Amino acid sequence: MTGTRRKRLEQPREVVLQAAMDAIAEHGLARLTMAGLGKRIGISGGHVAYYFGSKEQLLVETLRWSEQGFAERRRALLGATEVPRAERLAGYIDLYLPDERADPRWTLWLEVWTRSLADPDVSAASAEIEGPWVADLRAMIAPHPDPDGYVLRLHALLDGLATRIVIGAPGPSRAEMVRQATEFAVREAGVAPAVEPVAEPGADPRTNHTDR
Amino acid sequence: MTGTRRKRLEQPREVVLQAAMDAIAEHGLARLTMAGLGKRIGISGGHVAYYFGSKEQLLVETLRWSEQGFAERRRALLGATEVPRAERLAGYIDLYLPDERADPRWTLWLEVWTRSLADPDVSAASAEIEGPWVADLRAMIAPHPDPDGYVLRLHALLDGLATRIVIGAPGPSRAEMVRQATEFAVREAGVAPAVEPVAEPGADPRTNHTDR
DNA sequence: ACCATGTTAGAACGTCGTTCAATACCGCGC
DNA sequence: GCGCGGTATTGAACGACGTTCTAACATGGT
Repeated sequence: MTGTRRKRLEQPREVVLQAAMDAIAEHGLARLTMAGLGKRIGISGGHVAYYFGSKEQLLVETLRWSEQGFAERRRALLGATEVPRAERLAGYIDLYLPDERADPRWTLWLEVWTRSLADPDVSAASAEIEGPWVADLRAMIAPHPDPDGYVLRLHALLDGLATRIVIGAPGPSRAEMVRQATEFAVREAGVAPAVEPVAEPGADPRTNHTDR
Repeated sequence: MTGTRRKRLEQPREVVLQAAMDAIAEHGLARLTMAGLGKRIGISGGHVAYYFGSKEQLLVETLRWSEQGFAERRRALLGATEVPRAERLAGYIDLYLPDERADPRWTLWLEVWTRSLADPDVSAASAEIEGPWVADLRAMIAPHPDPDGYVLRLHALLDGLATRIVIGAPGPSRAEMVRQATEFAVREAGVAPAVEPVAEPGADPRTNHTDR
């Protein structure tokens, strides 16, 4: 096994991933090359390829790593049960959407979507990375008569808004989008005065695969 | 001017565009090369580049051309004033969304979005190609208290659903998505059975910027 | 018939991801 | 301490691709 005899690994994986995020933020994904990324951290381009298998896997791993930080903040929102649900949903949405045009995290999402078309592995990874968002949103709105439909609609809406923000399409400001999305999310979350019967809150059984 | 003395143009532009669509449908955009596309129609790869300026412009033009056919069908929906609005909205949504995973038209949309990040020209073209959809949707729901917000929300929702369909993400079927989106569209369009008073149809003043 | 202009093929070029052979480095057993 | 097996790492080679360039070719007006 590789457990005991762990290679020296002078460059922790995170150094490369952080460098990739920085490079994307500075010059865009289109100008990210293996050689250029290597030069940023003092290793050869060929070694980056050896280290991650392929550029595609590097990008997927960078996105996955980037999402980890968001998972923590999202979980904090989940735990803040004293905050009204509307505010927690607003926080979720604010966390979900890209900060601005060319946001590196969402740049990666677009790239991953595109590559999903040609590579089933990327497609699977994409779904897996999105998983925790789905799980946490479900927990946040539970109990809900149709959690699947709710998540689908809200996430679809958010993906569409995110796309517009990240490519810089003409339209309203990000703040306005957050407002509109939050209104939608709150309305659909518990608009129904039709209360569902005996449903103890916070005890939804769908633990979902929050692996890795 | 180039009006009178029109080069011979043996290969009409449409032949190339159709070939590009076919190639994308068959093998995906990732495997579309200038040389390969040329071979499909019996011209050299170098000439395709000369003819369209760059691969990027070729892709944008292919998307624009592909959208033309949809514009006609959309306009037909607009004119069908005898059909109830709910059905017309359902038709619009059915037209908007990709047919299936790897739908070539939506494959192009994803690619154009991605390239929008690096190239302002593509970004502008993307907005321009979307324009007619916006204009027709506005006309379809007029009069509406907040047409901008309505279009933003519905199109964002549809873009998110479209992304899921085209990349083949796990989730409900396309038909179910159409159902959900239509429900949303109808509800937000004129939830009020409050019929609009004296509003002669098709005379809404917001002509929208259909510049090109 | 001739010439200017646009068209076309095909080769040359530069970039990039990937692969490969060679070398440097480390941990371990002797 | 000292090789030894295996990993890490480099840098070059390779192949694919978009783009560019050059040279030939066709066409339409005069």
